[in-house]
Amino acid sequence: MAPRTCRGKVVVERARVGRPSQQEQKRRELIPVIARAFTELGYRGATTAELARRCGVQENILYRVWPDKKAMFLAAIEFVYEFSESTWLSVLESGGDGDPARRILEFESRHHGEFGHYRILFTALGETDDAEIREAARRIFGRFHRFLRAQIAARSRRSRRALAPPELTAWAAIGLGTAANIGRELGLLGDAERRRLMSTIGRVLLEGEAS
Amino acid sequence: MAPRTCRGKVVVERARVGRPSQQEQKRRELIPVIARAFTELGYRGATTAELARRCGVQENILYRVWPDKKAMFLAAIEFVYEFSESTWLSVLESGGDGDPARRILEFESRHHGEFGHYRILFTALGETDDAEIREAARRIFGRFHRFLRAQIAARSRRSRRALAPPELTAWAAIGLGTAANIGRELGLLGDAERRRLMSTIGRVLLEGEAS
DNA sequence: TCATAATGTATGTGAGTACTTACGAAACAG
DNA sequence: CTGTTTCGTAAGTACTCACATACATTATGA
Repeated sequence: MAPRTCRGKVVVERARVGRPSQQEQKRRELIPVIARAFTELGYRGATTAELARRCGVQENILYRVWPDKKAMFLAAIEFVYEFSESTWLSVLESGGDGDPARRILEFESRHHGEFGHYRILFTALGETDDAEIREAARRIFGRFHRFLRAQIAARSRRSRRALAPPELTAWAAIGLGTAANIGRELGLLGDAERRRLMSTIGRVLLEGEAS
Repeated sequence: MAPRTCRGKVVVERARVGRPSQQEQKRRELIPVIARAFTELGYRGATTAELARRCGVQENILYRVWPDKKAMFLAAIEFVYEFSESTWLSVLESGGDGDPARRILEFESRHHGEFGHYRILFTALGETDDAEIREAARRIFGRFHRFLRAQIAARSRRSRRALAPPELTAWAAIGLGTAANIGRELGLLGDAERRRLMSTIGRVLLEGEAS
């Protein structure tokens, strides 16, 4: 088993190649399944046996792609964020009326929690005693916050009303989405109520006035 | 070992008492330690061995007080909420100026996450595939929401401005606190910034105007 | 064809895991 | 004291976990 990545000076090994590796392809193929499993079962609940079962492979296949379970989880978190962000970007690029921030809120009020992906973030937040997981969560929420702030700042230039600074409003939007998800997850908010929540509070936050 | 609770018709056993039970006292003594352990380690991370170690007792002592680990977790959740609510009530009763909702927000902006207790709620949300845990989380967030809504409704009668309905504002406040905690937990929000977040957005939500 | 390296399947393995049992000592009522 | 119950400590149980090994198969470049 030749080392795949060499740190420092790369020792050019004899390039006696055998069968070509398909790990990257395998990785991309497995990650959505892995992410869903972590999302549904939590970090400890998603056992390596269960991950393998859902992927339709043996456990050691997973261990050939990632060094350990934690790496699988970190990859899953990354995937989930990339997925969400690309979704929002395509929403923004799809053209439409209204400013970016309100369109994203509008989109989320209809589709938020649809894939249950946000649950993996609760899982991550419950595992922040691990330094690497904490760092990953930090990066995700940091990117999330920066993305929203940029959208909010872009719109507020055209705004008629004085608002809270975009930086704070972005955090409030994160909280709004989180609360909506909690309410939905626990059956405390029906779909209509949740939509009303995001729409009404969204307007208060972004435009400084109630509906 | 006589049955402690008899369902249905209570069969009055011979009252040949031996050593008096101190389970209730023990329960109250252990619960804060248990809650802290679940808070720091998560549901699966807090093993029964670790719980016992932190309590300074053997595992079976815990199993004499609660039937299983899940019951310990549910008791811990209950404790955390009772603790928070009684804290808020004493804040409200301590007298002071301003309306209830703003005083609670003000208090939380200074002490939120001080005990790290909110983390146990993330843990619970990550275990909602279990029906009992889900139900417990539902009850806690339901009570939390009702409490906040009552405070907000009480103040809004004297309010000069039109606001979002108290029901929705209460959810937004829950989200605001949650976002503040996430930011704090991950080191994305310093103490001053977090306070500014809760103060500024709190005013937008409750009074419909920026600072 | 042949050496090389990746693949798939099956089967460990040692360290936990929640939960239990055994048993002597201590604390009450009569 | 005596019978009864709880208490504290220690050890054990059946099982699951993340992760490892063994080995035959398959695909490649030379």
